[in-house]
Amino acid sequence: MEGKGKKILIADDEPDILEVLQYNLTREGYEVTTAKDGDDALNKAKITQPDLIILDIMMPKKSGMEVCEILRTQPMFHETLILMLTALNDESFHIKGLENGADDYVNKPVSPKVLISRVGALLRRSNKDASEKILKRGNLTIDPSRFEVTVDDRQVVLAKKEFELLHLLTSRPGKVFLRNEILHQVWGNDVIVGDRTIDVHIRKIRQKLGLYCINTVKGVGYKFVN
Amino acid sequence: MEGKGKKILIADDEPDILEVLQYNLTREGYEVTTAKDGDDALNKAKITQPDLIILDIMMPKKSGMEVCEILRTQPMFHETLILMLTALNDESFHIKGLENGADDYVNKPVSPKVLISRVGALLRRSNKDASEKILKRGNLTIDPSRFEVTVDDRQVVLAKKEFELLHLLTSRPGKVFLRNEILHQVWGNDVIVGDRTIDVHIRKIRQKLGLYCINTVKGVGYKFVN
DNA sequence: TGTTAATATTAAAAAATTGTAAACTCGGGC
DNA sequence: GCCCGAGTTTACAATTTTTTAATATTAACA
Repeated sequence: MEGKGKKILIADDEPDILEVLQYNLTREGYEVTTAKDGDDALNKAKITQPDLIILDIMMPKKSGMEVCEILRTQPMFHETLILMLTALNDESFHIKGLENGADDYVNKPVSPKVLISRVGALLRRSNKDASEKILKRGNLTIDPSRFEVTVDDRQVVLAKKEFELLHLLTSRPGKVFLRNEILHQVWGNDVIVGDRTIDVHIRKIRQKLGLYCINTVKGVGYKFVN
Repeated sequence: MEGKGKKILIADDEPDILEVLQYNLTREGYEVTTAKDGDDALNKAKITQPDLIILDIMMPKKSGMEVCEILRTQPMFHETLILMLTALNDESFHIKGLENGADDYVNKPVSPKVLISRVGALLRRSNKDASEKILKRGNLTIDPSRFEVTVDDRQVVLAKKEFELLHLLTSRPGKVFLRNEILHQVWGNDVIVGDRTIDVHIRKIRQKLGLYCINTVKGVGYKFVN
């Protein structure tokens, strides 16, 4: 089962929807709690400390939007994922929701399949620990979840190995990564490749980025500088 | 060189294998001792105090398994890494080897590259030692993880040997390091270089730092002062 | 003060390491 | 099959580091 152990809180004022979603998410292995309005949601959130909260925008007591805003002011919920549910086609709502700190939104009527897929995606994205976080180093941006690198808003396409190598180096700017260390982290423990392989990849990264951000430390390794 | 200073004991009853592995590991910078059977291995282990022991499972006198068990009963070898070598595909042997306290195993026929990679991995894992700590001595700062030296906020670029030599001297200010000691620690035990080599490096360090922080003790060696 | 052994300095040779271009491998898509 | 691209290897040039060798200087001591 997929969602093993992850806790989800669903807040919606329509019992039918609540039931359907709870049923489906539970079946996926998530631990599901429900709330019937905004205040209830805030309460249950504090008590159960969910990994992800699904909020209907239209709710009594407090709207999903308000709940979202309140949650985001509390450090306790800084990392908590929030998914907005809305019956409105109104784009401005979506945008406002995202601005308020929601991580995703899904339109009503909700298809359980779509919801499960989005929930899975969100959890997965936040789950791959720090390695999925977007890195910004000066004019360089690295987005591991999207596999994208930008230099001064210019997007650069890197091959997989190149990307992983750059990602490794940027993960600890200034630290010298020994060639062996690099082989380990990027190529894996028992993969055997020649020594020049690293150089060639470094070269391609330097070339593609058009940026001198990787220093050679002769006889030792490479380090990212800014 | 990578495996600087680390001691490895290889025990195998096949001279050919012994020779190949010794050659390759030595070339990586390890200090290698060999043993031709189980008893020999136990003896040499006590004498040389290796950081890692490579044991063939099938050996005369005592099997690798037995050697492993005996070693593990002695506190002296509690931290010593043990890598098992086996011609058997028998999974149960692997498992038993690991249960007995081996840290890893490699199947025969052994590829030197694979072995080197595994050995490196094992040593690295156990290695997170103090050598990564930033040293500050007055207006001098040495950061081994970044391979950087600064004097009064001015960054000085040292080559590898220069850096290692400075790092060694700085690690114990005031202590006089004999020329032999220096050769051992920085160049490795069996590297043969002339005596003037040290002088030349010392000179370069003094020159680059622009700081008189290394004292000559005539007829003895050098020491770091502040 | 002169002698001597040890170290400092310097330049040049040797070795090691990396940069680079080009070729090769291998799997997937057409 | 053929082509393409990622990944790797190869071979060699370019560069830097390390070592050597030759000479100068220094410190210790008779």
